[in-house]
Amino acid sequence: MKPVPAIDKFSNAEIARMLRKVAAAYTILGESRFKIVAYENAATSIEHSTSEVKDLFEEGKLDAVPGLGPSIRSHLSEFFSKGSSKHIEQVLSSINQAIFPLLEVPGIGPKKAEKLVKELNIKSAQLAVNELEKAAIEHKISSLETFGEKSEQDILDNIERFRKGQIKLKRMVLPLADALAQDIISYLKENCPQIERIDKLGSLRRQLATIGDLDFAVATDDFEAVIDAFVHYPRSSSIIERGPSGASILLTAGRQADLRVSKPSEYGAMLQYFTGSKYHNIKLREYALKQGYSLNEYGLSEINSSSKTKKVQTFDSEEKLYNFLGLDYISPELREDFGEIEAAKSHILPNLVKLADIRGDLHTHSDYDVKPSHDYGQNSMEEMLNEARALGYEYFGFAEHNPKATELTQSDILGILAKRKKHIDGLQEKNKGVKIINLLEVDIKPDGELAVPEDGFQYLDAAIVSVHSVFGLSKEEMTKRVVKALSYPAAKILGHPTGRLLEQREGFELDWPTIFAVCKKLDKALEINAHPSRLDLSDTLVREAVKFGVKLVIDTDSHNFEDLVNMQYGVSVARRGWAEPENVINTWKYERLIDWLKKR
DNA sequence: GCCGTTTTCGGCCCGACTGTTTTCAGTCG
Repeated sequence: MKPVPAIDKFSNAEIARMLRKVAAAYTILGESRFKIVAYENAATSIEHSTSEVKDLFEEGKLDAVPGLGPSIRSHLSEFFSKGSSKHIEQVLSSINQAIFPLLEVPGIGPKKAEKLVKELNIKSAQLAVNELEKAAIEHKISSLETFGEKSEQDILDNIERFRKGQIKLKRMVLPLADALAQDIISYLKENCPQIERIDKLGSLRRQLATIGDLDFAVATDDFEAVIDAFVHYPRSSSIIERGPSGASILLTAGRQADLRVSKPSEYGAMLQYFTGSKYHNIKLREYALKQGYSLNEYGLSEINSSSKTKKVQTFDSEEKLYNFLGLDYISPELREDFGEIEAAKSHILPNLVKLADIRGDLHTHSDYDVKPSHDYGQNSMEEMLNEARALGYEYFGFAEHNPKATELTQSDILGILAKRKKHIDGLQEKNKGVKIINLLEVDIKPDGELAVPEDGFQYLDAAIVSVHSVFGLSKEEMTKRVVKALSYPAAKILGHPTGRLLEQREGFELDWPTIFAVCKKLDKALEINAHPSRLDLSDTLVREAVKFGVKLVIDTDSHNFEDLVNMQYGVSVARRGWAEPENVINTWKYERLIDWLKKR
């Protein structure tokens, strides 16, 4: 059995947790609400940070984290250097410790938690939730002031939800969510001619790597008809709630789907409001306020005019809303409050890469017999090429796994690669339409050596190098390993750079500034692997890479021709990372790309 | 406690929902 990893109290997640506890304690202690918000903002900012804040502290760069001012910075510095902060300890210990676990229960915030702990005399932090449950069952809560029978039952229901939350339904990978959403959209369009427009909302629209619930917006003049059709969606098991302007249903797939309905004339504001992210919206509303407008889901209202003459400015599209505020239109993928509003104001938003810009896929696996170290693809090179042609690609790369080094001699390997090159050359003769690129996905051994002898690279245009084993190395060792692999002249691309599998396995850690610097200096590209379970590099690291000027390549890592369409999800990750076509080498024309790949 | 092309002082997002209340506090997204 695997040992349970110790929680690193210096990790960003734990620091953020601690700051949120401080915010909760301050709420109970009656501190100013702005101070409370400041701690919450600091927590959020740290959760968003692409670097470990502990590392930034050690590099003396803590002031680079937004939301951390002199006060919180000094507490964290003390925490990092001494292992605890006197001030934070003091604040957290000044309230009953049994309050904290209750905050995990939905519907219970700091005020209610404090009251319950006090009135019910809950002492043990470990057993706090159990004691609360017991009190509810014994009807000791409904008699408390400001609580009633309904809230007592709600607490029981929410404790159950909380317990389920501990074995929380995993988030869906993006393509699965997309497929479920597409089915609902098709159904609604088919059954409801009153629909003028329909869009996905929330994280699905922003194309996050994983999705929780499915959200939709509809523009129509007949709310009732649309909502009625929605709640009768055949692949749903129950209606969670139904109101005049929306509804929620539970899908048979176990997921919740929410619908919001709006008049076509107000659709822009509604779409904007529910697309989020929360942080983008907060920033946008602050920005609108400075221009004299309050922004809500219906539009912009002037704040200085008297209530009688108050004019609400409505928008049928998001473009018009953003433009009215003096901003360029901001693509949903960028709406994370990572500087997009400032950029929109200065008209310097990136020209984001699009699926149509992609001229080919470089990392694909066929069933060609290379006696590979890992799995074969399921289709022949010919079948893969046919699909590449159908997708309109200009070029197409094969990158089977390298021949298995442990069972073959070096000359076996060279023989296999020579034969494969001949096969590919022959195939190119027969397939004039699509330019074939001869690559190989080569294992990076634990010591950073490559699993193919150097002589083997004469039979390739270039190599994609990837880590497939020994994931447990420390950050320093793993960084050294990858840097060594990239120092081979033929190693032009680092495949799925962190090795993560969404909802299954965390990626290994690398020292990113070092990796970026090496890629820049040696002119290597980092892969955005579009496989639904990978989406690796992640969006935040793509953004760092783009800032560093590191080249990217978007590949599907397909093992059959059907998976080639996953390219769109890799493009979404690139867009979320602010990548432009120039940053992505497989938007380049063939001649430029092949020159770059062959350059040693 | 943080932050700044309206500010280094005086601001700080918005509304829905819920339950317990006679006008609102707490929680959520």
